Amino acid sequence: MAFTGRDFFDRDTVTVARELIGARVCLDGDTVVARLVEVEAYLGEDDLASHAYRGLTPRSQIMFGEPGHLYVYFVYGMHHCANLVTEARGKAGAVLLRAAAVEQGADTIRSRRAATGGQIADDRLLSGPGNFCRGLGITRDDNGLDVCSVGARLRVIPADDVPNIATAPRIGIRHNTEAALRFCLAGHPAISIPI
DNA sequence: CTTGAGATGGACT
DNA sequence: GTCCATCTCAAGG
Repeated sequence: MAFTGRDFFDRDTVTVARELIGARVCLDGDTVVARLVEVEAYLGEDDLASHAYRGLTPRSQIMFGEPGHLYVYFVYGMHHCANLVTEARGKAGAVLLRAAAVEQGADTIRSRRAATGGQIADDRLLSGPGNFCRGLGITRDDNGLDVCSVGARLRVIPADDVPNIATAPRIGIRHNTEAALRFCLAGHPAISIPI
């Protein structure tokens, strides 16, 4: 399917999540390019694990807002997590970006992760939602960023192939742990925790 | 290989 | 106060 800008995100959250596998995240021109290999869908109603489950709050309001914006939050006192808002205005939904495979800019990413010593394989530079944000320099300052606006520092380009997608329950949550809302590029080494 | 605990801050009850 | 969509490292099997 052709990329039609915001329309891509203005759809069912699970559909968007699946189609984001294999999509490319481009930063600062194409200085850094990474291919998404692991995402999770977070819904609104009936999804106890979603920040939107308890309704509209100062933090969750962005999940109810316009699709195609970044939702970045801070967890565990030290990590950021990045989501892409889905569904039309008024309906909550977002896709957590959990892991990506670096295609360009590995050195840039490595330098952002310099604080954490030790050699990390290129494969694992953006593995896990916290590492994904750290490696790409995404912080709460990016919360609300419109990835559909021309010239946004972060853009998303849909996959140019049809990847083999593996489905599994989500990770690191305490509620609604059964739902199969985690989607991965099957067998990819960048996946944070193997299925 | 697996398990557990610490770091650390903000949202929410 | 309590909970948390995490990561890393160290200890144990």
